[in-house]
Amino acid sequence: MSAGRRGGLADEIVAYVRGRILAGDMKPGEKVDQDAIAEALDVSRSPIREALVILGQEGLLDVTPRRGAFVASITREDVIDHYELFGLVSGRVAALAAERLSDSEISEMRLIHERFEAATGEDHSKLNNEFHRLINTAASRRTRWLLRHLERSIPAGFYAFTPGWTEQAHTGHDEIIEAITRRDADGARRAMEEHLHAAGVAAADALAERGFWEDA
Amino acid sequence: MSAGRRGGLADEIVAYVRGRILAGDMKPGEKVDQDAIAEALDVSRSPIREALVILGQEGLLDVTPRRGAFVASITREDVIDHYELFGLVSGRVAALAAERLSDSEISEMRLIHERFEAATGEDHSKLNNEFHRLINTAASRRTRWLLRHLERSIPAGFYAFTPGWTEQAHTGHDEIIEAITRRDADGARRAMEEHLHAAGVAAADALAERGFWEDA
DNA sequence: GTTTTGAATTTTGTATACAATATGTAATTC
DNA sequence: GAATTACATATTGTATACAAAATTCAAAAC
Repeated sequence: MSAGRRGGLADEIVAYVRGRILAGDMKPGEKVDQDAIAEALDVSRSPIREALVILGQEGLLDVTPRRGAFVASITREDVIDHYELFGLVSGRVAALAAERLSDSEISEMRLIHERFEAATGEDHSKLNNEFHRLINTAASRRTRWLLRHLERSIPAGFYAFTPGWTEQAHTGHDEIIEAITRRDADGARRAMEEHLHAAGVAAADALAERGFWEDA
Repeated sequence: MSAGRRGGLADEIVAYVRGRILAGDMKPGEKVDQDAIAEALDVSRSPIREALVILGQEGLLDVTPRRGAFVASITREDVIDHYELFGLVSGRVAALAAERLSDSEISEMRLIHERFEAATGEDHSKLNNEFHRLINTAASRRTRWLLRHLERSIPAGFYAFTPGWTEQAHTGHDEIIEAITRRDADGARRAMEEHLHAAGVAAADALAERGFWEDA
């Protein structure tokens, strides 16, 4: 982590540890050694402890006073449930979007959607974010806050947009757009819930592929 | 904070700062001075910084690197929305409870409910917790995790059970129990959503009464 | 052979120290 | 008099130091 950087070191450590966990590099139940991270990143334990607190709040670590931090034992069911909850909130937003989004905003959605279809590799994740962010315009401040948190806990952009999932995502987005264009609030809700359920399955599969649930 | 205590100091500081904010003692936008807290509680800045990170994650503080932590500008609308979201998740759990809770668990709910009616003062908050905790038995692990977080962000037990609100809460609980007894999933969902909407209004009023939104 | 006990070691939690940035203030310029 | 710059002060972020608890491991007891 060298020198030169001041401020927000904890965020980088969060990203590092989260990455290692989601890559299946650190197994559920495994202890997170503060000194090991300190040595690996060449930082002191002060920002590390702040990072562990954040990851604890996110649910990726179990932090027990005096015992330390351990990689949380997240099951496949947890991941599926998490996306289900994500879908519950996003679905409500989609319903609002069907009622409140202006026609020009819907056109913009369509444009992003078409670019998503044509895109390749890395861009899918970015365009996916843009798509959902536009819908979330219809949500209240607090709702966007909650969505941000749910997104971080089990990062959505973390699983690759594999060929199979990209296609499925495109279909899901299509149904959402159609419902919103129809001004069909309930249809938009259902479409979003189904889309995120599928995303949950995809995320769980991606984690399984990385050996996330394999024993050490 | 004296001596003798080791471990988990940050949690106490979280409670202290949260209390001061929700008591209207620290106004939205106001800067949180680390040294001031350190002096007030006679602790070093290490656990304080961890506490501020937690409160930042909860949304009660805006934490900007190198600038410090500021009391978040939470509006009345934010509080209402927050409870609406709480209701969205709790409503889904109530629907599950109507389908999955055993008859003996429902009887237990009734018992708690009756004790709530007879109770006085402090006990209301405790029995209210027991009531909701029992319903949440029907929820998945991840759902309970999310509810815990939503509960902490704007602590439910923090506003007093004033005479007026106690009565309203009792009516709400009554409707929830009736629907669950009827095994009416959708009715339970609606009853829970309405109950938590009312709770949101009560919470916002309680905060207003404490001068939470008054300018410094 | 298994269990228990008791130091030696490791690791955590908190305090303190120091460096870098941000903030406030007064002098200077227009 | 208002705006701007330069300097002094305050506050944050990170590193280091030290004390308390937990873990480890080996010797002793059963």
